[in-house]
Amino acid sequence: MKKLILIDGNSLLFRAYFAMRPMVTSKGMHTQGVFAFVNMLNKIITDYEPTHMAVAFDMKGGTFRHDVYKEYKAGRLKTPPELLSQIPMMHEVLEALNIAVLEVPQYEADDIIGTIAARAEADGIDTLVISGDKDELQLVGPHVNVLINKRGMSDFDLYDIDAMKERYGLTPKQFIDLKGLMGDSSDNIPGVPGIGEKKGIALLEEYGSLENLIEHADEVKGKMGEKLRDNIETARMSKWLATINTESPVEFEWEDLEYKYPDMEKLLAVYTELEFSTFIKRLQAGAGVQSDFAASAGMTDLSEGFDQIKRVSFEKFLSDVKDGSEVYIEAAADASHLREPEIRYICLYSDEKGLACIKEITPMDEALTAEALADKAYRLCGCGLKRVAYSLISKSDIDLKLYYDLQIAEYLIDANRQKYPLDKLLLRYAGYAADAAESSLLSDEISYNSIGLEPEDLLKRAYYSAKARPEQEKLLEENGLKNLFDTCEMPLVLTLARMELEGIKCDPDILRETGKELKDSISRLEEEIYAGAGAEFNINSPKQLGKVLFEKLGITYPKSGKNKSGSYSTAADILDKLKDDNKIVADVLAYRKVAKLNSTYVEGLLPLIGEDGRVRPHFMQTVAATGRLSCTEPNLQNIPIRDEYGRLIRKAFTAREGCVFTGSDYSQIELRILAALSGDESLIADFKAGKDIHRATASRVFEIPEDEVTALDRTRAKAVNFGVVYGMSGFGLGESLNISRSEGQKYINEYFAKHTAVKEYLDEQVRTGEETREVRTYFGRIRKIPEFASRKFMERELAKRLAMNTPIQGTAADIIKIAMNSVSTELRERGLESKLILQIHDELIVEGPESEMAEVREILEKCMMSAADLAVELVCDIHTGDTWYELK
DNA sequence: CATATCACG
DNA sequence: ACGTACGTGATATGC
Repeated sequence: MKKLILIDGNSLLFRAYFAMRPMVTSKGMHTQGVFAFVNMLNKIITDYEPTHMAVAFDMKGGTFRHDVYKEYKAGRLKTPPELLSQIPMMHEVLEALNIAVLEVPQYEADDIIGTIAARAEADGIDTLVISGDKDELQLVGPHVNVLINKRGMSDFDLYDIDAMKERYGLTPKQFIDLKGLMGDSSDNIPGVPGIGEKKGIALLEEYGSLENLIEHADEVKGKMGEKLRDNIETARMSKWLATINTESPVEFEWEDLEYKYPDMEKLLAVYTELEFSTFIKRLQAGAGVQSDFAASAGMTDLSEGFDQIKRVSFEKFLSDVKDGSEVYIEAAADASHLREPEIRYICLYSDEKGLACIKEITPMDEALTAEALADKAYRLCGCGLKRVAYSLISKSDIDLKLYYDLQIAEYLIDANRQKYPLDKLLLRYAGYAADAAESSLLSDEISYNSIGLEPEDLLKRAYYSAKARPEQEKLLEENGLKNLFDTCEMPLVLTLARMELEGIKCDPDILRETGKELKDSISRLEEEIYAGAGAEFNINSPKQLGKVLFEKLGITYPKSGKNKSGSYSTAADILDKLKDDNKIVADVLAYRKVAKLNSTYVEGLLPLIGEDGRVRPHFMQTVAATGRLSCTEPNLQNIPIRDEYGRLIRKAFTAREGCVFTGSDYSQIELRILAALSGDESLIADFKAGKDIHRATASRVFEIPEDEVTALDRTRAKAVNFGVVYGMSGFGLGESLNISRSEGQKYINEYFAKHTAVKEYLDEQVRTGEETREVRTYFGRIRKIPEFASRKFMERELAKRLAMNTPIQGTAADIIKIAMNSVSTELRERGLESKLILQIHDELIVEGPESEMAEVREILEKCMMSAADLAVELVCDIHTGDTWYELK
């Protein structure tokens, strides 16, 4: 018994594409449409177990319908290039799957499917037509069912004759008449004006068919009757256009459409190119031994090379692998001691020599091991080297050459990713598909306690990393990222490891003292709020708080409607406007402040203080899409400063005995970068003259002498300056200044009128963004902006703002990274005890002996100012103090 | 596990 | 005709 599936390739691929978030391969191919299509295909095949199958595609160029009606499908939005490029990929996949692909010049996929379906109906073959649009419903018959994708990947409606009757009250044939009457805007089929689905169905129920209706057109009353009589020819043509041609010139025999097993070799090759690791794994699970697969796919059998690695002792490795060689390094540390990591094993692998060693590390020889490694000056390669480096430098004060980190490289290639697991990189660049168990050992940072970890697995990571590296490095070079990688990001890995190891002292007693006061405040405010509300409730719950404020107390909610999730927003900027309505509002705001300070900066910080009284944050190098660092556990980049009260937290961060902190922050670095990159003469002149940039901007934009600029003028100009950097909108500026949208827009217009170079520069960024879907910083760092391809207005607007902001924020990030490296090495080379300990985006903090203070200030200033040579000078403000609080 | 809020640049 | 300024991380609540 034959069972046939016919798929409208174009329409299903279209649906599949929009059903998923974007997926992009390392080579920049967009693949989510193909991915989702294959997903649907797999499900359909398991569910329906077809014996025969075909996928039909539209061909380029016009169709026979265009010959009659030129406007057919005119005015359609053009298919995004990201989707268009997936059609040939889809063909390849289908070919590998051994599924028949049908195309006929001048005919649409519909017609091909209709023709085959008609033959199947005649031959009594059970057939399922699958499509993304409803046109195909006219093909429903006793043996032919139609499955329509509604939305997403799994939401389908199945139509047979009964379902058609139930849903539309029409037969499949009448469905064509309906289209003739109501038209189809997406295909630009006109139909009869004023007749939509409802009226159309009613007319067909009465008259049966379009032809019969036309014959009795006189009987139809009212406006509708008039319209109908005026458009008889249009209706006839519309019906013709909507009719699927069931006699298209498709040549096929049933045996051509037989569904056979996939061509595994081809399929694996295609999936590898598309980086469909999940499908590859599924294939392997179904087909057993992986090496058979790799071999049959003509891929290099990497496992064989792995088996041939010569294992030697650590000593032998050191003597056979000469100084300065590239060595891949992996280490397993004891997870229970993350902050004082005890390395249990290290593994070294030289790809050049085919040599490896796995060394167990004992407290007796850990320092010697680290020193031996440093002495050989190996160029260390690996994935996530910061952690290994941290372990090694914690054992002995050594220098290391961190040469190639696959994770860092991948971040430069695409900074948008959330994670950079090694298993994915190996698949991408070495075609190595790990099975599930292996993947978990390859993906995350492994620790000695990882379940099932064998020291041997370290070698696996090292070996496959070596195999993946050349392809990845090629990509770095092709994208012009190699210099940034070599001179900025790789040196930074060691700089960050040193900073983390140093950490910063945090006095728990001071923190607890502050905590006590905060808790007093909290209980006082709690009582006030409960009294004001006339009941106790959880102030920390926005839901409960919203109810109390806006329902129980009847405070008028300023915004029309509610926020996204349908509840009142109780965010500070909203409550701020309601301060005068009820005393409770101010109390709530005050409560929020102190509760935040206590929970995040007292209670949250205390457990992170180590036995030596220091906190050691992790500086994350592959998180922020702009190139900035981020900081966790604890995040020392958001310790309060803006409010004096919160700022007191900084008193808990104290310098060592006899030491001081020296902090240096770039003055207006983003605006300086904007001035330099845009070449705006007035901004450049302001900075050259050492002016207060917000005051100068106010004076120019509002056309008032500088000494007459009021505080309010300056505040407004400052907001505008911020806005420029963020890619502002009239609304956004209005919101931040509490003025109307149109007034905000006025400021923006006036700003750009006076700073045409800035306007041109920003427009240029948006243009390149739209064209290339990426922007670059001054140092060539790339941020891809896939949002430009979105069909959602809001996301495309976001894309523009990202294109304007990223080169500025990112260049600032590049600059301070360069400065960090030179500060760190210079302090070290001069043999100073002072160490770089923190970076807060535009600010560096060094801790060191008071006696070194003057030299440290010099170094900071010199390194930070000379990090980039721009049309505008980089200026720093430097402060010294015994606690972080005093750095002002 | 997602959302809302708020701390920083 | 859309909803709205860029980049982060930590905490608490509530499904």
